[in-house]
Amino acid sequence: MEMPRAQPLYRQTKAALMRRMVDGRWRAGDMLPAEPALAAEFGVSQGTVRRALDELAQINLVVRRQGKGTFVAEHTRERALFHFFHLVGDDGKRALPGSRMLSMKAGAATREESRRLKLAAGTRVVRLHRLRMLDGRAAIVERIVLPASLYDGFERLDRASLPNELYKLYQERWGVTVARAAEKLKSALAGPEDAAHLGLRSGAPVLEIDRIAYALDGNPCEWRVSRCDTSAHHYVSEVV
Amino acid sequence: MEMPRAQPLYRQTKAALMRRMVDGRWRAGDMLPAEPALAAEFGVSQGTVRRALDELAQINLVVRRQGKGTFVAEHTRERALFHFFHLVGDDGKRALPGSRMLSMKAGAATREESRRLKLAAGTRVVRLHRLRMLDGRAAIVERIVLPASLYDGFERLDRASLPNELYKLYQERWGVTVARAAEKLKSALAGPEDAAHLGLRSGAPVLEIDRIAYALDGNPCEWRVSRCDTSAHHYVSEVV
DNA sequence: TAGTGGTCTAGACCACGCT
DNA sequence: GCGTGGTCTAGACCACTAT
Repeated sequence: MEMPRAQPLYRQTKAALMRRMVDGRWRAGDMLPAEPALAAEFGVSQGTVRRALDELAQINLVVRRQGKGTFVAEHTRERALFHFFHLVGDDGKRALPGSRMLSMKAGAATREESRRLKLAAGTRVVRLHRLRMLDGRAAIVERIVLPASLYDGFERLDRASLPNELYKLYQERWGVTVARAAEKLKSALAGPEDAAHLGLRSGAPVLEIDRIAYALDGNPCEWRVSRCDTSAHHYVSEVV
Repeated sequence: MEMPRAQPLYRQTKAALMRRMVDGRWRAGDMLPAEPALAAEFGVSQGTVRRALDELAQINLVVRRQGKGTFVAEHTRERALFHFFHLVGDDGKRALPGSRMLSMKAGAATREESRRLKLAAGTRVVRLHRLRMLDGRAAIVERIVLPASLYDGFERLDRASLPNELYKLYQERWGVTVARAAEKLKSALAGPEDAAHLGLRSGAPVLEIDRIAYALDGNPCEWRVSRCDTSAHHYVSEVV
């Protein structure tokens, strides 16, 4: 007599595998044990392990390479660019963004910040303000808010040496992997400050992208608001 | 001695199944033969058919219902709303759009229209201009361009009786199923005409969504440019 | 009760990457 | 040559839907 199964075996296996990535037992870039080994360990067939791994590959948490093995996904430049960066030049060429950090400060979360990041009121956060370039011209002003508890010592980093791809930094330095993100887009008018940074006149149209990034464990790990000059670029979205 | 296989069996099967939907042998809403029957017909195992059907389900071309069967996907109100309509109220509630058709005219495609819809220059197109309401207020001005050859007799339809969900109409009346779409978003300023329709002042920010919709056969079947008032709504995008 | 898709297994063989 | 993932098969059993 067994209890009715809440989840099929391959989903339980998938969850078990994911847990090992969340708790840091397997880190980004690591190779997983081969399928027969995992099957033996979990007491399921290789087919069941395959299905679990296939679903993990589908959401980009692992990468499968025939002949080599299955690896925990890393935030590479390519992934940041093709997966999490949706601005494309109007000529269809992907613009490679560059960055210039304008400021970095820590402080207590505002009500809005704690709401968006699901933090207790007043929790410490780090705020970044940076300018991003596309094809050498200022095109995006970004305000980024991070829960300080997740990124210990962030505030003491050298502001000028912060890399362009922050997600890679989060992952390498604090083991925080951005697994997915939810974006909200609006059209807005450039304020005087944005206009100055972007070389626009005040009142020019900008695309505002408000993004919450979620870590492997499902909790928010970054709030980012980007205001973009879309006069020579556009945001792409594929609908299936 | 066999030629090296270009595509695995399950992909060939998937393509064969898709062909039957493209050529109208199976129409939207039809139930497909059961898996063992398809397996016998194609001379493959049931597992291979399953894999082909699973991939078709993943891109929303078929719907699988346990105990009932596998069906060719239909454009329902829900699908239009949750899949192809990305504007959401700032309170998080999905706004149900209403529509008012402003004009419908046919004519020869401009250079730009034929480029976007991959038509020979001067091909006949139908142009629609409509206003969409969210929560009872005008919020979107849409310009839609259709290749007239795909939608025979469209121009003779009664403009006022056109339904809100055009994709369902395309599918039911002409067998044209919108399988996927590519959207480009920009921020723009409302011109005098848009402003009048949307009840905004000229120069207010609007979100411009430029969408090419593709039919099952992979060819463009609609070009739509929507200019949206995003003061109380936003466009949502999920990144995985 | 019959028919459908959903899960799970076991095993054969292929394709790829390395050494 | 060996170990990896990728494909394909055959068959058992479960869960859901209809009649």
